[in-house]
Parts: sequence; C-alpha cells; structure tokens
Amino acid sequence: MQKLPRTFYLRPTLQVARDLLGKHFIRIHRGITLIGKIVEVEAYGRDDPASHSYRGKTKRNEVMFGEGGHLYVYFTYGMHFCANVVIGPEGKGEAVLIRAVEPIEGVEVMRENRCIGATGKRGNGEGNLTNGPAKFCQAFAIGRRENGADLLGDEIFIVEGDAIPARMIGRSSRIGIRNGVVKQWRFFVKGSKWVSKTKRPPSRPD
DNA sequence: TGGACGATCCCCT
DNA sequence: GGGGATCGTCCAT
Repeated sequence: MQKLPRTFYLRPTLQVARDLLGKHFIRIHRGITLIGKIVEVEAYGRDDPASHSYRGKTKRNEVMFGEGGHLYVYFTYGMHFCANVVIGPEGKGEAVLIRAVEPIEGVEVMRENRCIGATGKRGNGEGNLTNGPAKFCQAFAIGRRENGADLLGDEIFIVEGDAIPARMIGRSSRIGIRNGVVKQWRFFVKGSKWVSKTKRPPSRPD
C-alpha cells in the first residue's frame, strides 16, 4: 500500500491528528513487519504549555522543529519512550503523539518485545499489548535510534488503513499533563478496546 | 553542579 | 487507587 505523502503531514495539526485515526502504522524491524491501526492520538501545538516545544528549540526536541513526516521519539520517567509524528513545515514545532494502536500484524513479535507470555499473563491479556504510548513503542521496538526517522523511508511509515466515520471519533482533554488541560486535543476511536486504559478525562458530550 | 520533574507503566493494597 | 522505578533534560544556583 502507498505511503502517506509528505503533504499529508504539512496540514493543520488538529486535522492531521484526527485523520491519523484508522491509518496503519508500519514498522519493518529485522525483516519482520509489524502493523498497528492507530486508534488514539494527542495533538501538541507550538503555543501550548503542555508541549515540549513550548519553551523553544533544544537539543532534546529539535526533531519536533523539523519538517513534518518525521518521527520524534523521547525518553521519559527514566524508562519509557514515546513516539510522535512531526507535523507542519520545518520550524513549526508541532506533533501528534501516538497513544495507542490495534495490533494488525506481527502480534507474536510485539508480545516478545513487550515480554508478555503467550498466555498474556502480564496485565489484562491482549488489550494490554499496545494501549499506551510507551507500550506501543516497546511493542514496535521504537527507541532512541528511531528518533528523527523519516516516515517516507522504508523502516517506519504510515499507510491508508480503515476510514473512521466522524461519529466514531471521540474527543477529550489530553492525559498525564498539568498545563493545557483545557484543550480538547485527544482523539480516539469510540468503543475500541485498544484505547488506553488509564483514567480518562471527561469526553465531549457530542 | 545539583535538584526537581516528567506526554508512563506495573504491582500492590 | 496509590506509589515506586529510574534517568535525561533543563534551569537555577
């Protein structure tokens, strides 16, 4: 299937965030193909106190200020990685955090990467595989080396997946942040059992 | 040069 | 539902 073109990532960030739902995130690792359908994302803007780019460009967040269509991977809590899709033209400093995907292909390898036995004993079985930003990174073998990867390259890319009807898209505040909670910049597929399980902020009534 | 803290996860109660 | 793990980054001395 065709990779999403660069122009997909050069549109307004909130629009791209919504449009990423249902797309297939593909990772080629050691000759193995891993595919996950994106079911939950969060947008991070430039004038946004919750965003890494809020205080300007630093060594850590420089990828976020690069051209859209690259992967911004950061390390946090001393043990976890999280992956973002950089959005907008170079210098913009916006991104979309991938919070959860539905495993489509390579489930066994994802389980190995997550150190979960075939019985799924750790956590609540299957749903625990990729339903969180750091879990997704671990399952897809995304770490420091993948920071800055071009999503039009051959190792990590995104393709058209399943169209998600507008009525199936939920919206809420973002999770795990202190500032910028008023912004309703988290988008997810309603009813998906692969959406993150952490205590969720109230969703919009509509 | 040091200390506070983080876009999290897991295990325990 | 709460706390500990664990360390890179940033900003204030």
